Amino acid sequence: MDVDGEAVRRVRRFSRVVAQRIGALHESYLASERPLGAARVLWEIGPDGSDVRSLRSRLDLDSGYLSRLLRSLEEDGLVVLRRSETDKRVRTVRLTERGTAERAVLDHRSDDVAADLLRPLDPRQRDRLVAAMTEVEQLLLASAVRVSVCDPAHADARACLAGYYGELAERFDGGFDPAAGLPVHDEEMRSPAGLFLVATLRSEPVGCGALRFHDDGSAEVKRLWVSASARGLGLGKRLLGELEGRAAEHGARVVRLDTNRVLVEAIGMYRAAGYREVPPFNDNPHAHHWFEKAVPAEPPGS
Amino acid sequence: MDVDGEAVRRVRRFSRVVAQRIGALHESYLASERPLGAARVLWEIGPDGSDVRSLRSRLDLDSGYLSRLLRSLEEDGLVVLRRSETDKRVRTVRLTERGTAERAVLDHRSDDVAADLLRPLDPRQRDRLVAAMTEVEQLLLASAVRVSVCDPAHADARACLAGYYGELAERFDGGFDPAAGLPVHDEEMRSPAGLFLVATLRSEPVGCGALRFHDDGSAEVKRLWVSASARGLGLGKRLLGELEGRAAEHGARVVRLDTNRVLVEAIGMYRAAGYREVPPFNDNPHAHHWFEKAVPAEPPGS
DNA sequence: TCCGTCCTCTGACTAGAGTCAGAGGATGGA
DNA sequence: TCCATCCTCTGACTCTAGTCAGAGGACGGA
Repeated sequence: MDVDGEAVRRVRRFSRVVAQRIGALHESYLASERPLGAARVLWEIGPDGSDVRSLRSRLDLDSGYLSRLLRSLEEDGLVVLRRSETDKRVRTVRLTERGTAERAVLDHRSDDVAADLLRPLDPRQRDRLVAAMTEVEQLLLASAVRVSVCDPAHADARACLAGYYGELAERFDGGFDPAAGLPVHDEEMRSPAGLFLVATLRSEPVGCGALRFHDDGSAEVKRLWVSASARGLGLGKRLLGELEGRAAEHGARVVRLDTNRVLVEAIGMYRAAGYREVPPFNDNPHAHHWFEKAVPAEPPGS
Repeated sequence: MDVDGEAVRRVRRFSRVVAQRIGALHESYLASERPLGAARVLWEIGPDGSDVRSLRSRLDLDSGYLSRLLRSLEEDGLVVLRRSETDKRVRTVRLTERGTAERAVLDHRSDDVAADLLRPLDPRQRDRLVAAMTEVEQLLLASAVRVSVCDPAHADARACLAGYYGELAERFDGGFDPAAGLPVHDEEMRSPAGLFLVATLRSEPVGCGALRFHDDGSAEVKRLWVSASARGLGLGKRLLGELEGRAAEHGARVVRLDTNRVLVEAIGMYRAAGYREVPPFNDNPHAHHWFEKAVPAEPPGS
């Protein structure tokens, strides 16, 4: 059994208790005279409007159903629907003044329910509750991240690479020129030369990592990156671990990587993960440190 | 504002994230081919059966609705309905073999969902998550406790008093005789002579505390008790605080109480709450310690 | 024994949530 | 320019969840 039974029992207890207390909060708009579906849509539109397509994917609703919900909101004068300027197939929706007001009421009601949750507790208990909630939230987010192989040309991969380059450009002394250093072509990050992993959180790309297989039985980690929005979830470590696992599965005995001295957190993570510093194994002008780690010949079970 | 806005925001963030991840768990029986309502009933019946009346109150369902749900389960051969032996108005419901099997499937599915939540995390993260969940669960339970004035003759009060006596009988050296010591009659624990508070958790009584007002401007705390099922929620402290508040509202300047030496946790709580030990102010044969605390003349806002 | 109360069941509803198929306009690549 | 695809809307449904009023048997205290 890969997951401890006692932990599972605790999770279920937690969910039972929390569902009762939090359910009320999450559906506090049920108290509005509007049906839940419509209230959720009203909420999700947000203060700056939204286009119907993204609304549909965020709420995961049937297009016909959403269409009807929006029309009922429109008939009540809470929203305005308009064709998108850029793509006339798409409709955009925006809150009217009345819609904004009603959304504020929902907001306020949720605040009240949340405050009711805290009120019976003394100040120390409140602090403990908020701290524990933050911890649970972080870890549940971490567990919601999915890591999977992705083609480096895929939109998610592109978004991650753009984030990676952008961050290096910002942090490196004297900027970063992807063309200069040691460019890595897509071909090198897909089978059979290598692979590319993307981490997604609710289908948003939030991190990546690539592997290049070399003929000498080593695999090289490249493009390891975690978006600012997903920091603190242990995602870097997880991606690194997954890459090592894939390297081992592919028969590599050692994993190597190089890094720039300004990336101190990354360097700390490599050391913590068991990497030891080695002499330069390439002449990457952006690199100041080179690391390697032996990986077990047996691939770890998935 | 009595509750910190930042804390409210955190609670709402938490609930949003948790609702998404936990909702799936709580409604993992939705995946069964049975409608949610029926699945919940099937679950709630439990392995030892149940009578319909208590089922109805636990699930808070309309009697007609529940009746129909049960009949549909009966038609599918999952449960057997029978008249109660003791009261022929009441019906009891019991799982058949097939019902037990289907319930086990639901159970297993919930386990799986919970395990899926933990699986992406490394062992340290799992431990942290379980610990934080336990903390959140405890504190949410604590905040779900309601404290209210109750007549000492009410069934909830009686249940608490029975628990109180039972515990003293068990813990005191040489047992406890409620008639011996200093008996407190109902009359003394209701207005105008005093008052009785009951703490309930989901309408189950889980603690109590009484106050007797004396002519010398003091109020005496009696019958302070917390059920074993609600220990660790800070309920004793909360009840004591409520009693002090009521005493102050009633014009008392000082709160007194006596206690037995075996009740070490209670003694610790009194000290932590600002009580100081004083010479005996009565001749309760069960008492070894006497405490008092000045309460502010201004009643604290509710 | 009588009567108010309790527990359950039945019939008759309503409303909300969501599904499905298809129409029709808009877009964009071949 | 044509055609597959995309986005949205409409009509016609289904299924659940839940409510309400009232019937009828059972109980329990006066």
